[in-house]
Amino acid sequence: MTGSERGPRERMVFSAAQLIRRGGVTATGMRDVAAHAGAPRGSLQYYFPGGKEQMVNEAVGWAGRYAGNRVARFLAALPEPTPAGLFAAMVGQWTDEFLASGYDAGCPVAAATVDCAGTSAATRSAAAAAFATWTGPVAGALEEMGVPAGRAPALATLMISAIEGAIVIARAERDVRALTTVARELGPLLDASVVPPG
Amino acid sequence: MTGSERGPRERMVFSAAQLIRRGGVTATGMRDVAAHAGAPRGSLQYYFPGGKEQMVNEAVGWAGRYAGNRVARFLAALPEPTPAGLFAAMVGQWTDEFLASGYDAGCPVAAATVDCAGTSAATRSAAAAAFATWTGPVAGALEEMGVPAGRAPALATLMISAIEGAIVIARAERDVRALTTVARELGPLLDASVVPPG
DNA sequence: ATAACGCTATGACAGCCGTCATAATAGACC
DNA sequence: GGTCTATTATGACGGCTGTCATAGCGTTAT
Repeated sequence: MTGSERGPRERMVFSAAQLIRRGGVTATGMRDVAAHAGAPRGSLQYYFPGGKEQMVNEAVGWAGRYAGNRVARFLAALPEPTPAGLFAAMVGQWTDEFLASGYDAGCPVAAATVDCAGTSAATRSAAAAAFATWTGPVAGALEEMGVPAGRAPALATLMISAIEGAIVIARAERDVRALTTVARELGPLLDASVVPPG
Repeated sequence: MTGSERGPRERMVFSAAQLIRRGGVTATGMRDVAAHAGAPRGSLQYYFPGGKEQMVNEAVGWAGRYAGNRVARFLAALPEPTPAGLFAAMVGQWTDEFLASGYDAGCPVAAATVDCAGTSAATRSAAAAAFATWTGPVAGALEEMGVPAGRAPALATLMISAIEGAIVIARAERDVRALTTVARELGPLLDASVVPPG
């Protein structure tokens, strides 16, 4: 997740996501992004002729792709794949980060939605797309574990909703309690939705 | 929820919550709040000597109290109180508002957390308190319905986490799908946690 | 009448914001 | 060398921000 050793453009997109995660979209200045990425200020209007909105949208897209890709890795790391195990891994990524690095950073997609849903149609759409590229792999994984195809997308949405909400509560409380709670309470429900093959 | 017919101070707190709901904390200017409340600009530094932070914190507190009070009303309106019924009512409040008034406004507590958790300890604390004054009545209601006392707070946290997350997704998608989904998928789990008396 | 008090009015301050215009640099290719 | 392209540098613009200082009004109380 270090995002170093890439081109200055990619570094800026990554830095934008990182700063949006912390203070929200409005509090994130373009000059701050360039500085955080170690990129020259003059590159801003060169790489992002669409202005701040373009930069924010790309950061949101990056975050969505990042979350989607993580699903496959979580799956591969599980000794035996179960829905509850996948959910615990997704939650664990957040509890680990909170406990290790503090509660200053949340989900950039949620931050962009909260700050821009009412003002920028493009950013709102980018956020919806990001949620879709996150929910898709989760639903696919559930299906592979034996969850009926008609149920998997709904459960994936439930999982991500619970995580997003628990992230917010955890940041407010400075405690991972909400995250561990949703993992514990939701796990049995998820595993119970698996239909044995045959 | 109209907040009219109150003193100018209360109107400003209410207006602050209303504007924060839409654009986030950083995008909400104090002059905007006064204008939205129909209050004179000169009253800002008189009623809120603690500056913007004080105003935001009071708006967050107001929102928490509002959400907490709604729980008792939902309960009273239910023909026969069940956990799934309460949850459906809580979700229904949001789906109704989204369908009637559009997707421009979310939860002010979540917005304040996303925007200020890393920068203002007081606001972060106010958000945590708001979540507590919301979760408390929900847990109490569950308990009265027969949910074991040891389980009720956890389920209340799960309910609110799922709602908060679904609100964000719904706003991004401009669709109540996420909200109706969590209500449908979580309802049976909640009702199943009721232990018959005896 | 005079004083006190609750509230409002107004203007200014420094600072940051996104955006634009324009010039300068550096390297590659012919 | 000349030319073209890719990238960067720099400065300025208008506008908005939260905050402060200070004066003003209108009512009430003494």
